[in-house]
Amino acid sequence: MKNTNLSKRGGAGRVPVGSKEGNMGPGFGRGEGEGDERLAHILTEASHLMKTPSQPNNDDSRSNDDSNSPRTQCLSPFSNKDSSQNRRLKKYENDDIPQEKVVRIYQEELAKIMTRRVDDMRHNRDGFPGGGMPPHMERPPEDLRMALEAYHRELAKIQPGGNIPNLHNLPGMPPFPNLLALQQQAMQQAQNQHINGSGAIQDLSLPKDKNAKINGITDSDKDKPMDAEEAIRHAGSAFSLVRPKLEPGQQSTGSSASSPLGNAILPPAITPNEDYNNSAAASPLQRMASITNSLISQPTNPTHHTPAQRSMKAVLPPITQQQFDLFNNLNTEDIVRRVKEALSQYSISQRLFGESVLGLSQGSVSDLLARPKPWHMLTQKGREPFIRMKMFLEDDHAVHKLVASQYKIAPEKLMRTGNYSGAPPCPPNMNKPMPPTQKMISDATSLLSKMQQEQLLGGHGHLAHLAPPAGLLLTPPGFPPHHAVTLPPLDVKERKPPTHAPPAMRPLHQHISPSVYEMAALTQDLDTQTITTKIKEALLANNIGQKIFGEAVLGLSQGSVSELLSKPKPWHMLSIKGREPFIRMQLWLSDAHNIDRLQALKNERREANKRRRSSGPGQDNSSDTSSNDTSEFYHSSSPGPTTGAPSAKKQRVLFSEEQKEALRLAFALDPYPNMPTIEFLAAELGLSTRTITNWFHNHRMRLKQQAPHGLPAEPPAREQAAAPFDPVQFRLLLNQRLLELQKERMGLAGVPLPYPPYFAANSNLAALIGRGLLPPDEAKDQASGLDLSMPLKREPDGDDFEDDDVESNLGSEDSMDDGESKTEPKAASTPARSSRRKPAAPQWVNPDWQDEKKRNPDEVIINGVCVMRSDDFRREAEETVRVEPSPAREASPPAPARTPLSPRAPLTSPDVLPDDKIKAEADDDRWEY
DNA sequence: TTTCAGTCAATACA
DNA sequence: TGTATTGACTGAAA
Repeated sequence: MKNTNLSKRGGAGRVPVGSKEGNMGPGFGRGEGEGDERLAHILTEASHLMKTPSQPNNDDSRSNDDSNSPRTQCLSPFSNKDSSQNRRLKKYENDDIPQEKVVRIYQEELAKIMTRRVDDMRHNRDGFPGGGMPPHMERPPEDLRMALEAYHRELAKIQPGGNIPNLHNLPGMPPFPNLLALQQQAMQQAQNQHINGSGAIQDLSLPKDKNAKINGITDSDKDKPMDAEEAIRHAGSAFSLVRPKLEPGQQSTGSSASSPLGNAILPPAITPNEDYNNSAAASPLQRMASITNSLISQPTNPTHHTPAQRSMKAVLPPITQQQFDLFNNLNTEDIVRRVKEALSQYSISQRLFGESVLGLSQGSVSDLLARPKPWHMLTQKGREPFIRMKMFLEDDHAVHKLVASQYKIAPEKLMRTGNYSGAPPCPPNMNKPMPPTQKMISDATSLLSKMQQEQLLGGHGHLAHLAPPAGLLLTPPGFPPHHAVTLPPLDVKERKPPTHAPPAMRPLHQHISPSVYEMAALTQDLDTQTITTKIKEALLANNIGQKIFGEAVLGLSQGSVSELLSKPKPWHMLSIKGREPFIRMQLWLSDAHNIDRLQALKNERREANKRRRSSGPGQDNSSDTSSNDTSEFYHSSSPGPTTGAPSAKKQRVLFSEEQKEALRLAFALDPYPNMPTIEFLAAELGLSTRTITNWFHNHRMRLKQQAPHGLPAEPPAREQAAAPFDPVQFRLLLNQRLLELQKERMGLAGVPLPYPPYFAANSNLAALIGRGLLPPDEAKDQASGLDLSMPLKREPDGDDFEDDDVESNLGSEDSMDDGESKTEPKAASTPARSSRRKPAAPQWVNPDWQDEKKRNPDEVIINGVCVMRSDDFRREAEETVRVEPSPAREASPPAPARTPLSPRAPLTSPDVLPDDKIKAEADDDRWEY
């Protein structure tokens, strides 16, 4: 117990493979380990033998894989075993099962846990010498302990006399002389590993040691076992007290009344409508099964740090003096570079890395990685993270563990070379610090085929039928063979909680196979354009809507599907998450029955709708969990003060044309407005600052998005020196623009302005605009190629006519999707600008520009934006430039002080513009870039 | 704290 | 009814 040798373990980080004792808790030394393995073997064999015909292992059509050796009960974390097992065990909810049979089942399940535990421990010892358990292979110690206790108590309740039975004394059980000892050990191990609280955050860099334990246990940690025991004492069934993983916002000891989960454990892989509802009311046996499943299967509550978990940030053991001595001079820059490479290569988040490896927050990691101090400038404390990084880099498996952790990939999947049997993996020795990418990529191929085996059976819930048949491996035309894959079920695992719903209530489509993450992470390139084209063709040809496709195949809403299909980003620009839908699309394309399945689903829905309709109005279909309508799911689960009544539809602000113009103009003046500017605009336009912020953000993002395929578009760069947003100028220009619009609408495009822009600027702008006078098409025509030559705030300084990015940014997100967008980053502006903006580096050139037909000679490229300049406007601009701002201020004080109620009406006029829904709304901002 | 990436879902439109 | 647009929102990153 006491000999958790600091020195040995301290070195473990540097000696990746080796000292077995180093990671084993007391009693898990080598000698005993062998015995334990033997014991485990006996246990599993016994468990296998105990499967009497009455046990329904084999009577579930979907549980064929159960018939493998008990060892295979060490399930792939991504298999759907949870579900099938639950289904299997649910059959025991009948009370007429003989008690001894029940006892046997308990024993069997207990044995499974123990077996798993032994496997895990061995795995840990062999494959994760760095000290941590593989992130997903480890069960939170309390869970394990509580489960063991729960088993015992359930058994005790069943057994007359209430004693915890000695398993080997039970009828039908082979003698297991070491079982209890093993349990004891496991519990001990659990206690020893208590350091990490929930276990969600692993110390991947350093072995745990005694100090760690001492340092790591928080008060709440210490309380947990007591809480559990206390709870067990007061509860009818211990199983009801095994707490589920905490969800955000849940208190560990708080009442779970607010949680739909209640006290029942919910194996995370269980889909809500299938098993979730049963959990709370489940019999002890069912709950036991749940516990077992959740314990022996991959922990699916991945290392996604809930707030609760975050609060229990890993407390890493301090760096030992030996380690300091060992690393007495590190090249921090090099370390940082390598770490950044690794994180980037495997898309490991800084947060995960920081919390798991460094014991630091994401922000600190970012800081460290961005600005590493040289070694000699660091204090001892400051050197610690670098030492940890160094050890991380030297641990052959650390990256795998983190990747696995982040993307819920079983480490063995990333490390294995195939032939995955569900047995604890023996990771191959991998060379040098970073596992070679090639290796990862090649594994991706085997993953794909593996996925078929592991997941094809697994469709849960109503989407199950979407899983393609096992073994299907089709290569869609145009795709390399290694892309030939099949569609995994959508709901195998829980995905990151989306925004609105607690995880337990998540719509099915929010459950995602981690293998999709794997594939997204490991696939080097994918032609998103081709994929979307094929998808569009397929959908069109078969009259399948984006909605049903999105919900059933991608787990996305119709709108998202539309965007994806119409504006697919190139693969290299996508994050792992963003790649996921494309992986799914490709998988879907590879499914020979893809269309059939969707058609079937479509018909199903149609029937359901028909039934619903015929069952009469007033029906509360939100309770219809069989509904395939995702939105119902969301609405029924959205938190907040929803009072049972269908929550009021979220109202969206609809910008008037004037508001849009104003925003675009403001964007042109400053795509990254500061708070005062935002407030000014908010006041000016009668919108909330939040709305303004959102608009700017959306606008930037959509500008970026609309770049031609394959070319990295850049949102308007933050120039280094743009002048601060000038409200007066803004009004001036806006007025000019609005007048122009009005002229156009009245068909007076050529007519000179009746009064100088400045004068107009002081008028009620909203009133100046003729509303609804312009037919949509005309609006569009006129909107394109608009010359918004703006007065220059500063004199053009040399060739820096594009001093202001006013024009350059006047385009909108709508302006490029006609395929003729012309964007080009302007070369870095003159250096002496405000420090607020980054220089805009040239990014790419629209090839269309070679085409003279498309290039108006009057178009000027300014800061990546192409605008037309007419001589008229040049004159106007010049004139405008001469307008002194001061009168404007007097006549119309800068807006921050003004509210929408001020005499000058804000440009909010949707009510005055009833027909602002004219097409122009959507199209008029297709200006030339 | 701000920005980005991804997404939802209300709304418009064909 | 299906698709496109776009305001709003969230979590992660900087």
